[in-house]
Amino acid sequence: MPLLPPEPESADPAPKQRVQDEIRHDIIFGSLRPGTRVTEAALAAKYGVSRIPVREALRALEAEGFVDSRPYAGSTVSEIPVDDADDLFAVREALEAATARRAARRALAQFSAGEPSVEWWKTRRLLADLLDDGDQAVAEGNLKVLPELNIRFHLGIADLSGSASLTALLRQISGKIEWLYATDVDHRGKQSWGEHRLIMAAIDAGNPVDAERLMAGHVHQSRVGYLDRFATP
Amino acid sequence: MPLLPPEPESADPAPKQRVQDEIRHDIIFGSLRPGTRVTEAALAAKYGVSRIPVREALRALEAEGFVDSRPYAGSTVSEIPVDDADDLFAVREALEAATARRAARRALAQFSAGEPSVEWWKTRRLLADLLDDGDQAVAEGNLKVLPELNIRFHLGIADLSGSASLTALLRQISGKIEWLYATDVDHRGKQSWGEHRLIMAAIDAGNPVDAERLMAGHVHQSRVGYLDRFATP
DNA sequence: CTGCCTATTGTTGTATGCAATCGGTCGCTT
DNA sequence: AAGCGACCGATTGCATACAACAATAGGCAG
Repeated sequence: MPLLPPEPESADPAPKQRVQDEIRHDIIFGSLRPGTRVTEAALAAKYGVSRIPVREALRALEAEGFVDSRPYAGSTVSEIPVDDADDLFAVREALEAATARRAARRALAQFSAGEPSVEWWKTRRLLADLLDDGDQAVAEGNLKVLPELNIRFHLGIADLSGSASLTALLRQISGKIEWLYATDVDHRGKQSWGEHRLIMAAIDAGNPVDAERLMAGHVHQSRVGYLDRFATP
Repeated sequence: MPLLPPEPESADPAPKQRVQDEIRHDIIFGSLRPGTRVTEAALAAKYGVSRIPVREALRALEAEGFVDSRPYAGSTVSEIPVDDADDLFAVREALEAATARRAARRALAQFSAGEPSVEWWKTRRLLADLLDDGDQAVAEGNLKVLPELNIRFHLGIADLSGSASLTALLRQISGKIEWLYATDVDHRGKQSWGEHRLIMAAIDAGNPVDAERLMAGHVHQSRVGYLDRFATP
């Protein structure tokens, strides 16, 4: 039996979104290699929709940096940004330090102003579930789901920061990071995941200084681990 | 004679691109205020094209963070990310430090490997023209063109870095920064522009350390200047 | 044989038409 | 009168059809 129900997705999520996610998944996990030419008609036939949703999906993926397009000349799958890894991690470090700090500041503000908003609680609840799911996965040795959970955790923190700009930037960088990690199933999974609860605690405590410091260290370790593994020696 | 040929743009640049640039300009420079509802039909009529180019333009602007859209519910102009200014500058600092460092490294590599590529020379030439244009504008006291020249200079450095990922990220952040500066015509124009030649010289000399340091300081000063002017006292 | 010019083909860009969905409003029930 | 549910206009999402452009293959001159 296929042991991969990572996308139960009850309702069918709008053709365009579905196509976009499918293509991105195929790019990240190898089915569509860098340099391959992708035509709207072929993808439309493959996914059983018209060219318009495919077209919009390709444009979105172009904005995310997964495909390159030229007017009237078609699109090709981008190269994996392996040479940019170190710099991407550096930017990510500054970016996530900012989101963690802001999230903690916002938590403090919300609690000191009476009751947090319903939106805050929703995201916070989602993060709690994520932490539990990750712990369970670690306990069961099911490390291959951690990258996905990891990205969702960090994006959740960005949501708590309340900054749409920073969240959008993180989403863009996360895509690249996931792409870089696609060939490396577990990197330093177990140890890295454990640090998440510390960050969450600092945010809940409304402690911007600790939140920023812990997040920066967390991302920095991720960077060092990646470079140790993949950097040209 | 009109002394402003910054956009000679001989050929008409594809309806979709034109519409996208027009809408973005209207958002940044006030004609479209945050929160206003924008419908595809209205914009299509305004620009004399079909809904499709307008639609794609809106999607691109959504990816750039200028409009928010929800399925079947339409789009609205985003809020100016004034609360995110400090964090955006912080990320930009890390980002541009990386591009400057890489550009210098790449310059060194290109020169030590014989002759730089034609592509490199093209961008380098464009930057030289930009520096001259900026100097002339400063000399004439025509400070209102500096923000535009400034962004193009920094994006040019990103091009020299040879990293599509970093360039895309900078493009996204630059849009927000330009938006933040839209109400402030000259900020610290003259002084800031003078620093560009120092950065360029460090890159030409193939000195990554100086390039990174100068660029980081340059962006940092820009950040401080903005916060001094606009931050809530 | 080589280089350039042209015709053709495949692909994207845009226009129009229809179906699906959202927001608000009116009417009904309690 | 207040709450609630169904209808209706407005708007987006998608499909089909046509036009514009780039890339490539073939012919012709040199």
